[in-house]
Amino acid sequence: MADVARLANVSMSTVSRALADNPLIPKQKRLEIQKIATDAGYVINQSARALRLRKTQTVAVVFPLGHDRGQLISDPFFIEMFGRLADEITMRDYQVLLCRVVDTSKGWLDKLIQSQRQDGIIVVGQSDQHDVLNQVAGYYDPMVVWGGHLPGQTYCSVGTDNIKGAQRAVEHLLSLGRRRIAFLGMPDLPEVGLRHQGYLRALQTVGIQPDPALVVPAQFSFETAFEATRELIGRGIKFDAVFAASDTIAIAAIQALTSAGMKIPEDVSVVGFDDIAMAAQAAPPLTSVQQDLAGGARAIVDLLFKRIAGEEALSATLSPKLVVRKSCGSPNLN
Amino acid sequence: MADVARLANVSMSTVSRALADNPLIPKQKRLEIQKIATDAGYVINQSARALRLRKTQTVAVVFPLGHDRGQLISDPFFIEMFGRLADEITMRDYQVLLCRVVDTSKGWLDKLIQSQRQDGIIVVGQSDQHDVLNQVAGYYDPMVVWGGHLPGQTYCSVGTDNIKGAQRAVEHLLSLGRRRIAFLGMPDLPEVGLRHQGYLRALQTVGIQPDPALVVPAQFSFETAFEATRELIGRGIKFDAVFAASDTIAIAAIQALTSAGMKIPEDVSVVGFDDIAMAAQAAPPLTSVQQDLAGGARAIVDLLFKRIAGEEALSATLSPKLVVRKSCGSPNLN
DNA sequence: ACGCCTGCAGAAATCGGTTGCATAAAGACG
DNA sequence: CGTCTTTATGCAACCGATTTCTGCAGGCGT
Repeated sequence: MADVARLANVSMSTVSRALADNPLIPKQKRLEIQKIATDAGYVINQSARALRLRKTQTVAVVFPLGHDRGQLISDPFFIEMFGRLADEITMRDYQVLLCRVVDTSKGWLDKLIQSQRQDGIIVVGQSDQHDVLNQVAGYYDPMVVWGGHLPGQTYCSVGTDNIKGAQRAVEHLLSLGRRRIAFLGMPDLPEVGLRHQGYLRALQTVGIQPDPALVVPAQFSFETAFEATRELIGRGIKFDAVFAASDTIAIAAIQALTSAGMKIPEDVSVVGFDDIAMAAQAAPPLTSVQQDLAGGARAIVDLLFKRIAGEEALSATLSPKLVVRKSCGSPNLN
Repeated sequence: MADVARLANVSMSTVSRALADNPLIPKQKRLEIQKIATDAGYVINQSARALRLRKTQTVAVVFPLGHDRGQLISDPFFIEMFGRLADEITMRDYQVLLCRVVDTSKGWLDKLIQSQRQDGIIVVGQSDQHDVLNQVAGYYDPMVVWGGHLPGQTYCSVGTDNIKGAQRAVEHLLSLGRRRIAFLGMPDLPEVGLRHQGYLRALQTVGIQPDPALVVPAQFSFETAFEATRELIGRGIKFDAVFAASDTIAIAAIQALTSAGMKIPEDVSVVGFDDIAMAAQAAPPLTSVQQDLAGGARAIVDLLFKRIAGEEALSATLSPKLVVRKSCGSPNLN
């Protein structure tokens, strides 16, 4: 910047103000200095700027991987969410910092906050960190979480109404005449837990007693879900439908069922959750609970920027939509 | 840091040295100060550190979107690549900064470099920016590009041998008796151009005269590829196979062909490129040229860190592998 | 006993911007 | 022509770490 100042025959203060479009500098001179800076190939050093302003123009997107280690963003749903968040953030001239948190030992979130690398934090998925989030929300405002809305939650979150979505999915299966509906997913995780509640609620409305043997604790990754389904089949328990906590699990289940000789949707109907791009491509195409990702990402970023600006911003809930495809049908009665 | 210094009854210099595990401070005192800092919840301010050290501990991953605007990382291939890069980078205790470059006007890369937000740059896909990359490589070392190796290239790149991969794919189609093979993709883009060359080479080896009418300039997005295929069908030109420049294009083509009443693989055999996760799920499962993403990402990051350290690091080329699935077969001769 | 060396710790400069405050120049007005 | 604004610009402090340089002890050799 000193070079630019010399070239323009002014002080650094003036250059700084000119580049910031500060009206203290007459418009004529402002443009002049800006041109000189551009021609000299000068760009403001972001570290210095960040240090002085205590603003980094950066949003950190965090994926807590407390459960389900091994791979980074393993689920296509999270990846798509990340893409859309990045879109919304860059559109507002902020940078996106990706944080993969594998070590969720005590204080991981505090460390991130204290590093002051970002002006705000987006946490994608609660994983098993609900308590940590709740605690941090007490003193750190610019944070928004994608995930389910839990009782007693103090942090700001955006998410689909998981209970309602799951309920609709299971009601659809019930309306097709399915009665023995398996649930694939880990009810320990907040979002999955809510989906499980919706599942139970749907069964309740038609007076079916839920069978705990039909709840299979499947992880989010393809391989583990595949194995879990095989294990369910191996147990010899009868079931005529599967409601999976995610599309990845549903697709793994379809493969496991098909390879065991079952026909979909005749023998077993399958419904997933998320409606990822792959759902429409699966064989057969997967019925799924669609989450409004574009709207969700926009809402998250909107709320976060409000919070960065110091305004109030309350949690938001999105409405799910059931997309019916060929993976469900009435039982084959022949 | 001043607070920690006060708590420990030493100067800031000492605290700084202690936290950096500098042997100038006796080990006993070092541990003591580290404990005090941890207990106080103190974390080094990264902006200040970056400013002083002129090192940000950050790698920028750039997706030039000169072509194919609209969406962020639209292709699942790029997304998966990003995930793996992020994995490799965070494993080395660096941060990942995502840069989506929409405005590829003059100097975009220079601006990024000058902002000094990162210690190194990974460019994913050459897009139409080959010349810019070549020029920048002249004065900026810590940059590695994912993409094809082009003649006269001065920048460091890692990529699959596109020509060989395409050649193998097309030879496979030829061995099944296919003769009128359409090419779907924009040969203007460097990587696609190389795949097109492999296509031509394969045809040449069996003495087939390539028909320019069979080359359809399809973009990478699903929708445009779908339309391009419909247009090809509409033109009424006969073809018995499709080689697509990416799996996204191939899957779009399969849908367009199926909806036009053609049977796959009997009427038309289809081969894609990339072998994304969705390829195995498509109906029918897609034959595709697999790129070694995990190895590629590791190679890119290895080379980049060598270059950041000031060492020499030359381009690398990976071997493609053809994964045969049900989307290709011999023509139905009944 | 004196000087020299070693080990440890602090003062101060530095990284590259931003901005409050001071000041000078220019214009307005009686 | 003198005073009072208004406008334009620069000085210098500051953001929070790192590191060079300097200095103080205390141990050791002669």
